[in-house]
Amino acid sequence: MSVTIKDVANRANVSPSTVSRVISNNSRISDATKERVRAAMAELNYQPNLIARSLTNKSTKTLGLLLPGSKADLLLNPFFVQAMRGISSYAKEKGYYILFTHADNDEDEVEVLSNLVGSQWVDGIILTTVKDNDRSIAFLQYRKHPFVVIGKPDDEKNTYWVDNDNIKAMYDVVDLLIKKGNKNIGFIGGSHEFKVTKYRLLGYLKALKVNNIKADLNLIYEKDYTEEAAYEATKEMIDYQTPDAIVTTDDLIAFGVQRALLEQGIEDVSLVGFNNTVISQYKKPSISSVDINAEKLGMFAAKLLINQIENIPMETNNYIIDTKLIERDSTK
Amino acid sequence: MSVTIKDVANRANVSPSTVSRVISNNSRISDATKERVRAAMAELNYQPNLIARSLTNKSTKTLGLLLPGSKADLLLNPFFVQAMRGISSYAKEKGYYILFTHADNDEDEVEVLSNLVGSQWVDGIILTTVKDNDRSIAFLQYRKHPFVVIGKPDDEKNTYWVDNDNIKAMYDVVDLLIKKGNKNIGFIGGSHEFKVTKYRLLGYLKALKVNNIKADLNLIYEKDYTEEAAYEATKEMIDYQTPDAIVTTDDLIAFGVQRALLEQGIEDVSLVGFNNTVISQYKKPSISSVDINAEKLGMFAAKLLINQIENIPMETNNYIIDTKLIERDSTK
DNA sequence: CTGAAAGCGCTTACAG
DNA sequence: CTGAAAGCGCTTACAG
Repeated sequence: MSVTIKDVANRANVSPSTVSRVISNNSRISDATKERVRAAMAELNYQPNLIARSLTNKSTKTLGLLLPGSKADLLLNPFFVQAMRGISSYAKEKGYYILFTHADNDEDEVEVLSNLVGSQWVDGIILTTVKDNDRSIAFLQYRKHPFVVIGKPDDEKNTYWVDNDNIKAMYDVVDLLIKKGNKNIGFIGGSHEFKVTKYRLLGYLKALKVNNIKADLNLIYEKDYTEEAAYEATKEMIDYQTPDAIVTTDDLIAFGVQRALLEQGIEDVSLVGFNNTVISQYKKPSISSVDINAEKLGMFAAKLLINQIENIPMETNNYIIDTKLIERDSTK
Repeated sequence: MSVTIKDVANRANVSPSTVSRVISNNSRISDATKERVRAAMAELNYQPNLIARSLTNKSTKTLGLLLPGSKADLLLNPFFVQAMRGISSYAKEKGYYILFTHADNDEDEVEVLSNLVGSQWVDGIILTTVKDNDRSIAFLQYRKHPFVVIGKPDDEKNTYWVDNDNIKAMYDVVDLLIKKGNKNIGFIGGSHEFKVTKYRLLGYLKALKVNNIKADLNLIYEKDYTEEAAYEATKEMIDYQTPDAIVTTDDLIAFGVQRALLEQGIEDVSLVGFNNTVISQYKKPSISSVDINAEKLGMFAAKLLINQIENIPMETNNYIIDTKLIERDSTK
């Protein structure tokens, strides 16, 4: 059916081995034959069968991308789409394909990975979330399969990863709010299960400490990553005390906070979200949010993974990607 | 390194052929050997090398997904992410992987496809957009490579495709607006290059006609798919005449329209968007929008493609997916 | 500088 | 019911 290396060989009157060497531009082949073979390839419109090549090379030049099971995350959080773009761009540049899969739920995740690794479809895997005692990470380490994670893992030293400096990102936000005169600052985060929540909370606490403000546990909430949970948390917090400002670990959470605040007619509480979703700028008032530079996270994740796969020496096993607070009306 | 069919064969004291037959559950193998082989597979933790299988079967059981080059689209329009989910779910159920690529621009697209097809990585391809004289479609038809498109193509009969009934979707919207008492209804669409624009315009015109309203060309705009273009178009339209309602072919366009209306202090013009983006519900006033059921579009696209690949007889070469107007404040 | 041969890990027609 | 052999389309060590 399709043209193979053999057809090209016949056409150019050489052996298949020679054609293969011309493809890889082997220096031991004379320029004359190279030209002849290339002409034959062009005439026949030859394109190498990458499956066959993968089998002999034991390398597919494709990266596996595992997306979270939860659908809401994917749709609401631009992080995943942006990260995908970054990954895709870098991979394309380096000649890699991206295979993507999603787990239906947490339990499913290791099985999905197991199939992917076992089938030998991918040279490496990109994980887009990290949890405490992450079973996916444990599995990939156990299988000694190349992988990279977006987010700082437990085992920082022996894992390849990219992340923002979430402690610093939140520290900067809270420090700025304090400098602007806010004293009582509430924190509403997602579940502690997710690393980002933890680090952002640490940054929050650090900023308070540095500025000699005593943390008040009644102003700190860690709930689900939903708007509704944030809405409830805010109402509870207000019952206790209306803070000067509320920082959150996600725009979605900030939306819930804003809804609760508006309902109570409270307008002078500053509010900051995370991830800089498209929606945050459309809110009334528009919500300040931290841009985590997801596309760059994706690019560098792909870079770490590909270098690892190709055994390219690296001076580091991780990259810290800069963040940036986008100030809007909610902090004015 | 990894365990192969040969290792299993040794362990179970059978030939590799037999192991292969057990894997495919060939009925000619005795239950006794089947059990023995399965035990060996379990003990060795055997997983078939899918690359090798692909090479002999000449089928990779993976689908190629081509995403648009434009980044804005991906981020703003939930269509792509939702469609991806639908595709991914169906594919997973049927044991297919998804390979995704993006073109950097329109010219690049055919080349990306050519590489994908030529490399023999994918059994079929899913196209997520359709244009007039679509070169990607032409290419895939020429190469006789299985594919399906999301959107109605020029060659409806000989192509596999899924789409909404865009004529009907817009017809219903406009008809409803008219029934509600709106007479002068403006239309602001994206570029005519995209099929959806065309069909939605037809639906608009049809609804006017059926209701004996004469179309006014000064109330019809086809511009870029950007908020800015829509904003300008709206201002122009208002200069000519303020309509009772404005229908658009995309939420992004509706956002531009709304901005222009609010700036002019116009509050009594009904407005309808398309694609039911998350943002539309957060606007003030919230914007009514047509949900095009992207996840279902994706699922049925995957279904058509996989059936085609596996030569499963089908009674149809296309599916029309239902749409639904989500009414919000902008049409009250 | 080039070719013949072996091998990657499967599947399947053929033979028994 | 099971096995030996050929083949999928490449790459590369070995030989010349």
